[in-house]
Amino acid sequence: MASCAHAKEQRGISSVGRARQWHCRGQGFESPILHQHRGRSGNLPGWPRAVPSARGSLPDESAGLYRARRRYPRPSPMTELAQPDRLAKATAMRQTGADPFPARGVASQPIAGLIAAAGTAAAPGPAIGTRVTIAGRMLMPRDFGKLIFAPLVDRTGRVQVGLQRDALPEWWPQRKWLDAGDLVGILGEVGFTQKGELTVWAKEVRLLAKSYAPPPEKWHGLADVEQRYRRRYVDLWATEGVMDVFVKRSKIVSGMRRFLEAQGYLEVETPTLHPIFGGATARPFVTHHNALGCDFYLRIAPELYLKRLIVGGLERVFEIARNFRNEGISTRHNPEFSMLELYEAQADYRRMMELAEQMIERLALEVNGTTKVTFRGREYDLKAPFARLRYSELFRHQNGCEFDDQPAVRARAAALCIEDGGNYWKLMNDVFEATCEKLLTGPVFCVDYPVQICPLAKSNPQDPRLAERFELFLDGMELGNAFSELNDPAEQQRRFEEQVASKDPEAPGVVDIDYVQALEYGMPPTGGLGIGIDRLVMVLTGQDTIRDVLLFPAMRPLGGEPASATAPTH
RNA sequence: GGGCGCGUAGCUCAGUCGGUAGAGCAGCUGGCUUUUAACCAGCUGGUCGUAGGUUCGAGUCCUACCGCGCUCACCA
Repeated sequence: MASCAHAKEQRGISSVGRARQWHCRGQGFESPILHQHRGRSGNLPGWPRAVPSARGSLPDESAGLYRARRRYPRPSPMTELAQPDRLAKATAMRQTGADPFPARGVASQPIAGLIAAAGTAAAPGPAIGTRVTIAGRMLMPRDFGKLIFAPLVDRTGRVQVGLQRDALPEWWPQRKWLDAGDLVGILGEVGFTQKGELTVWAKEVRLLAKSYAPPPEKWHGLADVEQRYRRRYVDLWATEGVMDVFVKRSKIVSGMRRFLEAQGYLEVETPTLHPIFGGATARPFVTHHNALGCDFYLRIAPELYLKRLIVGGLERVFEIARNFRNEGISTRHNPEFSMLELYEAQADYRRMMELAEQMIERLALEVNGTTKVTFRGREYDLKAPFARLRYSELFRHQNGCEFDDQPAVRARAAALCIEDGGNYWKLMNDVFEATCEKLLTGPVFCVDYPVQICPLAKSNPQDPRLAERFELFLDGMELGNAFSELNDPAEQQRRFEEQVASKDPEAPGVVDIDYVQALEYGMPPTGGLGIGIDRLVMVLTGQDTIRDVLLFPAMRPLGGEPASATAPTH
């Protein structure tokens, strides 16, 4: 495990290193020892002569060639998205020796850093500033004949570039090959326009990759929600704020790791393919293993494997697990979703409460700089500690009866038009959800659930009707679920057998004997906590729907033929 | 699965009472060195989601289907 985590860390470091190396890449750098060029940041080297065609004779010929191309259909087999005009421009470039998809990038620096540095710069006006190299996607060019303005976006931000004929005599004829959406590198000087806008005045321009598909309409952007999700690779740069949400999501997840590792937790990875599904109540996806000749379930929760590791003595473990549930899709549900689950030996659900509120407060501060969040139009404060409300007291307050007063609860359910499916505890919980969840705006811990609806939790020694369990709510949405884990193997086996006997399609068909046997070896008193990462990200980024915090939310496949129900056999 | 809504040019959308399809943006041509959705002039671009039906005539009315969104139910 330790070596695994170490390897992960090394990968992280090397990717940062890669980012720094960009500035020594470029056409013409033949030396394999690229790294030696690193660090001369004060005086970035100019680019080598971009293309042979820059020597002149280009304008008229290339324009004629381009016009000729227009008469033909698509020059190559591409999808309907590729614009003939753009394909023709690439062809024209190639015929003059220029490469629309050069092999090397340029040595760029993040735009955000440039903006931050310019924040303290001199007053507006033509200014000779620092030389910078930036790279990104060029959008919305505005052509004035001898001057072109266009925004350039990279991962960190957006800045305007100014392209002037007199400053770019060699490149200028190639401007006709440039389209909105192209990826370009700019070597230029930081300055301002007459209107005072920060601008990088280009000294050199290089096309880094041609964009054959046109970017979305410049004012409305990607207005079609479906297109935003299906083509997230466009949405990320075409829709304001989208990039930021996913950068924050990444920071939230790494913040979780840091927080837990600082407390001595070990990150582990447990199977996604389960022979028996468990750890939650949900319909699973089924898949098939050819060599073993048996079916597997995609996990609905990592819980039972993580608790096996507590039996194994790892004591504090967590997993950032992708779970799969074969159920409906909504603003809060995706068929695959991410969950943080953690287990701590010698802890109980009270310790889990403290851990949860401290972690969430910390994450809010890390990504937003404040514990205040606005979610679905309401403001919440994620400052710890969160409120605690007892399930039983909430129930009594809202319904005027005890949760285990069966006749009174049945009558109440009937009054609320809640259908009685025969299972009293399910009915009671339906009454609770109908009458109490709307009060759980939060952030709030709802604590001490009736033991009958907590198959994996320990009962409370003071009141055996209750389980040591809490759920964390915000805006009526469940964010987390935790309990003092049941570690009595006989009791666990009994509850499993009850589940199997229920014939519920959401219950496994067989008892997970191996898990019971793990408990027979002895599991210490343990607290366990699960937090829905997608939902937490929704709250911390102010997004109303889960789809807006998933890079690629589940969508019905396009095209007439529905995917085959059977797995391919190879 | 139920209810409501939408589908017209590459994009965003108009399209009246059923009478041969419109705008802006994008693209192309020309002009323009300080724009912020730049602007000006010209040009190109559509099997109106699909299939039937009613009609002399359907983008428009009817039916079915496909796709998407919202919403309800189940779930975290």
